[in-house]
Amino acid sequence: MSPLPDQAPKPYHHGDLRSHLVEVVRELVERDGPDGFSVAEAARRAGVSSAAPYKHFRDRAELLSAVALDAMGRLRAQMEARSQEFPKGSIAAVAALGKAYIDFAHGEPGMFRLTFGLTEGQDENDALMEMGQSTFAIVKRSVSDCLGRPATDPQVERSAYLLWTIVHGHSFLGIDCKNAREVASLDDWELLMAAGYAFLGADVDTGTDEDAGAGGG
Amino acid sequence: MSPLPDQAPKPYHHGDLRSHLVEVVRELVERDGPDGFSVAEAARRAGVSSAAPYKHFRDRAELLSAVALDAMGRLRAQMEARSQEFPKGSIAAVAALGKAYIDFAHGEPGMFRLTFGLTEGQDENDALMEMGQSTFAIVKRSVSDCLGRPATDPQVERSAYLLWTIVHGHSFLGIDCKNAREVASLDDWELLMAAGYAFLGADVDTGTDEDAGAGGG
DNA sequence: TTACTTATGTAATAGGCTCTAACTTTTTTC
DNA sequence: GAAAAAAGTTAGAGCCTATTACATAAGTAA
Repeated sequence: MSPLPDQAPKPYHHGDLRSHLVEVVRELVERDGPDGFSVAEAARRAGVSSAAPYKHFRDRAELLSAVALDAMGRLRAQMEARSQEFPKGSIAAVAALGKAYIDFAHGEPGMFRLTFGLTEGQDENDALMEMGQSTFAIVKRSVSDCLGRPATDPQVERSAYLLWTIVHGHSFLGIDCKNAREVASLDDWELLMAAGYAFLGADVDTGTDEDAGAGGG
Repeated sequence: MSPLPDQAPKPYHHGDLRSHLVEVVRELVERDGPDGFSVAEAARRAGVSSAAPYKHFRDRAELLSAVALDAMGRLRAQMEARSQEFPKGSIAAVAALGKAYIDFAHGEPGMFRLTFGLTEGQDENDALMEMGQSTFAIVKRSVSDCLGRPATDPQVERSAYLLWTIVHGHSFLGIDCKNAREVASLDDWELLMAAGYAFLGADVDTGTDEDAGAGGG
């Protein structure tokens, strides 16, 4: 598959190496885990020298951060999209946020782990932290709609956080301890609605029939 | 600080290098995260050549697994010890398991992440999986006592799993997103008891006064 | 005691990775 | 159109993993 002589032999500049690297690293991390990936292999896959990435990222960690930020952005987008399929203020709308979260974790476990499990120094990664905050803000807003109280209400924050812990924990356990999930033989949606009723009250419009199966996918 | 000639100059054999390495690596992982640690540095700290560890562990991953297994064993021991401080069958006894879990995560975040976040290939690590199962079994037994149903009862498994997700999620969020926890301004024990009441029912003996402060530490 | 075997170290080294330095080729800017 | 900036390249220092061949110690048996 060598390029024909007539075709542009391959431009000196890549065009958009930065984005391409983020995408390639995403695949590598998904395949090998955050530790398994190497800048060198990413460069090879992108068709550039092993030094090229360092023109766009200070070091390996910064490249990983960019990938994590990208992933978190997609997670947030998916959450918002899913939630809008249900009536505003319904428990189902809150549960849908959780379902999107869980599906993301199962669909892209490497990214999920990377996003939340970035072990070191990410406390100081402002962009990542802000993105995390704004994602949690979506949950709070949804819970706020559901309870009919302002998003700053302590009970809203408390309920939102409790729900988040369940969803976050369930997502991680689903990745790490696949068997534990089977033991509980719990459907995602069933778990989410149970949690919703427990912490948001049963007197709220659910926005879905008892067995509509919205969480089947 | 060179050794005096009279003192045994340093035996050729270490004595118990395997255990020593596990301990040293624990410190390194706690300091630098699972990715930051290197076999070479561990060997240096243990005072042996960089090839010596490979006489006890096939590779880096196996050494990390041993450290993770050790950590999980300690976690389990702490859970059992704490739970026994409360009446058998009480919600507090269940909550104490969770408190031990959370405290472990906060006290040894590196170990906690390592134990549960071992990214790759650990699905096939039988010892680690078994240890995980037996830890969850403790939770199930405690929930079983609390609900007065056999540990194999679906509702017991379901409640135990739900509680585990909360505790697991809260533990991880406490490590990764320290701010989120503050936002919710939730005391660990308060969260645990709230979860206990929500999923184990309020009609059960709590085993602790409303504000006994058992979770203050 | 001496010889054989096994366990546990060491030294040396191949090969891979991270990141830097110095240089080259495009692109942008004035 | 020349200077400056951006984005590549090659070469290489230094660290790490893991292997190989060899050395030392301890246990066992004659």
